[in-house]
Amino acid sequence: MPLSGTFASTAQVAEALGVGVTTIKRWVDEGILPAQKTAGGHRKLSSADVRRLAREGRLPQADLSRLFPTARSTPATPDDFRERLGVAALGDDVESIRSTIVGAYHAGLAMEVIADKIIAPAMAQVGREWEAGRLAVIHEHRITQACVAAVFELKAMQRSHAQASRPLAIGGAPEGDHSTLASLLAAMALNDCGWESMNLGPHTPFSAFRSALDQFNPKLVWFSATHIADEATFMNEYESFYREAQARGIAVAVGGRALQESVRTKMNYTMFGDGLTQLTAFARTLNPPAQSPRRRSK
Amino acid sequence: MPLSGTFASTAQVAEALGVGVTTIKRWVDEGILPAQKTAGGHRKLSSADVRRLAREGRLPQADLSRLFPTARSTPATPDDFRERLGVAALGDDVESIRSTIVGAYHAGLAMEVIADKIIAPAMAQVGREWEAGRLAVIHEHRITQACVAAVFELKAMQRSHAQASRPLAIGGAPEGDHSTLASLLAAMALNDCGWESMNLGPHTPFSAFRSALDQFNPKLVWFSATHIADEATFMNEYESFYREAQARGIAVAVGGRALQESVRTKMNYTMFGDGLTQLTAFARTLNPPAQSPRRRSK
DNA sequence: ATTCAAAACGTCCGAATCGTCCATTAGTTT
DNA sequence: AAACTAATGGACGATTCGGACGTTTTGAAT
Repeated sequence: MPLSGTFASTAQVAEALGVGVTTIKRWVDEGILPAQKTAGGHRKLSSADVRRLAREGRLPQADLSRLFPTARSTPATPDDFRERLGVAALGDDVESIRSTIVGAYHAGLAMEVIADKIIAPAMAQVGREWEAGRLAVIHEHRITQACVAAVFELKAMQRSHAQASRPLAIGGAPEGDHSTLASLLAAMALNDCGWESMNLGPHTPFSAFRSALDQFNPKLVWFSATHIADEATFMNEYESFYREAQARGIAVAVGGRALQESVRTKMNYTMFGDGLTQLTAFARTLNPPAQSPRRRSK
Repeated sequence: MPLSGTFASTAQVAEALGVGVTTIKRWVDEGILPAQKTAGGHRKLSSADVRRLAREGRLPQADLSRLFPTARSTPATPDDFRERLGVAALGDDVESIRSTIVGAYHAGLAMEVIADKIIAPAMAQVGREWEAGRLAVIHEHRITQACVAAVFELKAMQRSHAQASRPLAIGGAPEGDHSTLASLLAAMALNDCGWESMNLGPHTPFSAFRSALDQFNPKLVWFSATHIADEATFMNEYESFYREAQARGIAVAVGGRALQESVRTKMNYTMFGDGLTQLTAFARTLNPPAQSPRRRSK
């Protein structure tokens, strides 16, 4: 009678609480931790219970974000995380924002899913609330900062797979666009699907992109445009850049909130995407994975 | 000896601080050192907390690097790290930038030292090279991104389990200033010296700071001004904000490259600092550290 | 249905930590 | 100088923890 709940394995709980696996097994057997057992004797701990007990101070807590449901026991649905992030954001709960995003990553969700299905909707919601005057600027800033910090934390975790011979992608946000998050997520998503990515960050002039073509010879350049300061100048510079890239056979991917249809139709590009899902899909066609470079997602 | 990194045992902390195990146990029981306990009663000390307290000078400091596995056998003088970071930055070696900054933190250097003595000089050097045309924009962007990422990585490590009531500081960069690093470092430095800090990030309008006064009732507000878009508007809004803060008895600390003497002399503030060393020193006078576990000496 | 690798199981046992007591040391007072 | 107090840390037996081992379960792919 497996009820629909979120379960964690002994190893996960051990890591979350900062103790050894054997200790978790003992605690369960002694009734300190509630758990159910499968027919074969494997312990299934309810992550909600563990989180509750840890918060009550009865247990140490190393990183509770590791306790979120995994793809193994319950299909980790991005919607759950999106929901949770929305609640955390509107409630101005900075710690929950962090643990939700980090938890989503630990649950094995791909970077582009975290970006498109979890963070983007939540930030859009925040934007709407802000425009409607139901959310003060200060909260919007806190939330943004929390998201950026969480994603940088993921970046630090991601730093592991350093294998050579990966194609290079360079990107950033154009001059006048000061948003950090979108371009950072793009870099990480590309990283996650087998590319070497170089993020130039926000407010990067086209001259930097141009010199990147020669200096690093990337296979792909991405533009993440959340905001465009001066459309005419942007178009001008962009077109000139695009011609140079095209002459070298370098793909140019563009995306971002600022590129609505009215703008987009006037641009040339190799690929456009409303989100990172399209970007990574495109990147995979450029550089089809030999084996399976994705993170574990069993 | 699991040494998860986030937790340390009494023996490890004892060795790191150069005291006996019994003393550590007593300090924990007396609340001098924050710790969590396992179900079986074993103490788990957060290495971040220990490091923070040790840096505050409230604890003896024998060899902090023993608490942190990655730190190894490097004479930990700030100058060494500054040198290394300078070389890494000018050489566009992103991975070295990261390892130098993270290494400095692991070596037990205080956040304000890392900011003032290591990162700031390196970034100033980068700025000079850039102005002299010896460094392309793209490198300047890469270097900045690498530093930001590294500091965010430190932020993730800094998460502390100590819930003791700490005074609140709120800060950020004013509207028009899009630099992330300075304000982030300020937040972390304050965090590191016993404050609860809330970083509103770059490009924060004064209205947000004003509403922060009422909503969160901080004891300190910091402004990190790396760049000022419109001096007249800035002055105007700032003065109005300062009056409100003063009326509430809230300290206002200002700093940053943009506040040269010509600007500064026209401003009112509770405290000005060229770097974070001054900010943390000031913060400590506002909130002097509690009683010391060391022997009394007059 | 069968196969297979990853993960979890149970058990054992050395090592680490616990709480307590008490001798030693450092700093202060008489 | 002697007495006193406070803090320290070593030494116990008892308890808890966690790594290692070979075995079993699990889930997914064949």
